[in-house]
Amino acid sequence: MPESVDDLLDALRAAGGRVTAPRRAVVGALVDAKGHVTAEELTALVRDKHPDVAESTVYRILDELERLELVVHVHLGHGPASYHLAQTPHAHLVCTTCNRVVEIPIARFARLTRQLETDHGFVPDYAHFAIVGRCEACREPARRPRRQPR
Amino acid sequence: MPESVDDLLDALRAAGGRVTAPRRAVVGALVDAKGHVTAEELTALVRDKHPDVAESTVYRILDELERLELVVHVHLGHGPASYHLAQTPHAHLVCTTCNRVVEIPIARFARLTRQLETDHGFVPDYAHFAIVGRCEACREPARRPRRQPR
DNA sequence: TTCGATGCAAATAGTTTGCATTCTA
DNA sequence: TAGAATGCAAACTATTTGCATCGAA
Repeated sequence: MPESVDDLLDALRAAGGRVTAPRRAVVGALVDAKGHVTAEELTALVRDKHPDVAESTVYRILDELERLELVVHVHLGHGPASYHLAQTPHAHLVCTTCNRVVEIPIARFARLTRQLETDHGFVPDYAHFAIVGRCEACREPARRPRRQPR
Repeated sequence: MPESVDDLLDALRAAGGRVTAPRRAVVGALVDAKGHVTAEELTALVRDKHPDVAESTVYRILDELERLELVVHVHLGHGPASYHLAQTPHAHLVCTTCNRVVEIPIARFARLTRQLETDHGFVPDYAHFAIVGRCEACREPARRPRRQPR
């Protein structure tokens, strides 16, 4: 599973693609971010050094990286999709109040998965759409919910 | 749990609202539809009889009905949200290939819910965001996936 | 020197909002 | 007849696309 900037750029090249300044910058930002970033956030990171990279270019680079299965995107609820490097697949718990995201191993869902498959022939894809709900801090009546801007 | 057109209109009136032709039509269409409908689908249904009801009006009526907890909306994946009358809360399994939706009782998730709460203090809200995956028919290698237009 | 990648602008989908007008209560 | 609800157009957010230009190989 390639995770360094050079590995990722090599993979792009190996797929017949070209290594350009925007691609270097997007891949670099993605590796540095080490987590979930939206296309908009990624564009902002890239523009620190390369102010005129277009957001559509960032989308296109992300699409290409996804096609090569180097990057994955998740829908964390309302709002834009988040992208991250393709690691071992994991599910996302998203708090609808504070927007915090917790990653949890798919293995935790083994029982439910078995049940859904047995009862409904349905194989869930936990990695691509989050499970939304409320986290501990935001349910605590005592503590104030730590609401975060979107 | 009010589910007849008159009950719903009464509830709107009781909340200080007014009963208008668009409201009658939207509530009627929602009751007739007996399932998940998008705002666009609902608008089309309403326009059979009342051709100049604006889609923004449908959204506003749906918002008001949700505020009164008479209607609920679900995000079934990509694409528009779906609305339905507020019945006993249920989760939605959505096939990413054929877009078919299966409703299943939240009770099925009891174990997972307990686990997520114990391990992460997280209380999932299965009713508001679907669980996506692939249904039996679409995984069958023999049968052709029955892909449906969006 | 070719053709893949980019920047820019415009298109798209889904939803929301501002405002003048309509119509219920 | 007050003010809630509506229609219409425009704004908005997230994303995609067309096209002329640029630049990596």
